[in-house]
Amino acid sequence: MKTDSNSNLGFALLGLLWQSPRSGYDLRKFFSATPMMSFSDSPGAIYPALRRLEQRGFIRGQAEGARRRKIFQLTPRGRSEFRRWQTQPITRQDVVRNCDALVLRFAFMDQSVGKRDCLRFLKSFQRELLQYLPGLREYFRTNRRHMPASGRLALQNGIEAYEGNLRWTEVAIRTYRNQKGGSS
Amino acid sequence: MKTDSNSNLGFALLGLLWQSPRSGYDLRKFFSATPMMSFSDSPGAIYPALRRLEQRGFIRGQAEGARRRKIFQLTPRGRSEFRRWQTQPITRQDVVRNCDALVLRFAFMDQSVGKRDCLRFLKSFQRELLQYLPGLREYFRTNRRHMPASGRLALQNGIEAYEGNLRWTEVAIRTYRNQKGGSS
DNA sequence: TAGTCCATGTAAGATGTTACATGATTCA
DNA sequence: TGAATCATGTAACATCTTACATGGACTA
Repeated sequence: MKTDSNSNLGFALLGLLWQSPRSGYDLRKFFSATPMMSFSDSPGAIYPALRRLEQRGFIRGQAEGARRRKIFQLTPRGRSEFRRWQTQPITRQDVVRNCDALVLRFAFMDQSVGKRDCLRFLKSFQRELLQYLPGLREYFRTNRRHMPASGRLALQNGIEAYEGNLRWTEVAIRTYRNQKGGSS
Repeated sequence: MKTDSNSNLGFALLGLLWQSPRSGYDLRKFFSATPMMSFSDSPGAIYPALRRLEQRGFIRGQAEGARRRKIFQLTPRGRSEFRRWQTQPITRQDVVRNCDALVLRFAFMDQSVGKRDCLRFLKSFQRELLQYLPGLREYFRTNRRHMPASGRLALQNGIEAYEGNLRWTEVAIRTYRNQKGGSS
């Protein structure tokens, strides 16, 4: 157990280091400069996370240049761990409490797994959304009368977010279907 | 400093206890039974959180009935702390990294602040979204060519989520505008 | 040579997770 | 009486936040 002990931040770091080897400082700059991810760029988060990844054998760092800069890159174990995380089955809990993490899992898929696994992921995501949404809508329909305006609107916001994700899976699946080739 | 030391869970508990006094067990059941919030229903999260709220003087609990059940309710300090949290200014950071927390802040507004503050919140949320989105779209436009399909789609997912929130603020603002009365 | 980046780190504290523990009450 | 449910709790562990610390390199 506890094989999945990396945090979202840890996996985001693995994904970025898979793209290209970088230093902790590079990663911090990436988080603060690009609007892509909402992770902290604080040294107190990044550097300890990198050390943990290194201790677990997922990345390896070596000093470089004059400034005591340390460049990290993935090890084979890190790559297989990252793929394991990406391709593990999508649970209802993932959809209910962690949609952002699901999108993060998908964000780096092109570089690590094949078109087949991308599509498998998207369809599984879509399936879970289709199973979860009816219950949500039903709850809304039966309770909206007794809810104050702000509560009702907040619930609506949540439902619309799931519906947005559902439409997104449809577009994404079409994108991959129309793509030629693929594999890995 | 550190006046805002409550977590999202803490504030969610305050909001629910404002609705009606409950026990920790009731709150756990609420989290596991309703699809409204994605908080943990684990005792290891709820009970320590309740004790912290009590220590800080935001809630007060008293034993009830045979089963050693403890019913919590908000103190005046708890109510004012909750309102303070809800009405504090919306920052760009809130929008970038914590949209869920913003919706949570709004979810209980009807019971704690007036229509005026609800509208102020929604317009402020809308303003921040309108300021943030153009940069996101610009980043997407200039970088889409160099991004792998999965990365591009993940970014699109993020942008669409913000657009969904923006549309939601419009609907919500209209809802409150068309409401008669209000205040408190 | 003073200030500003670069680059990494640590320490204290809060919170959350998982797993385990405890005892009362209800019901078959 | 045994099982399920009610109801609360603790302990170990991992992670993140904030704030502070350090020192090299570049540049005005």
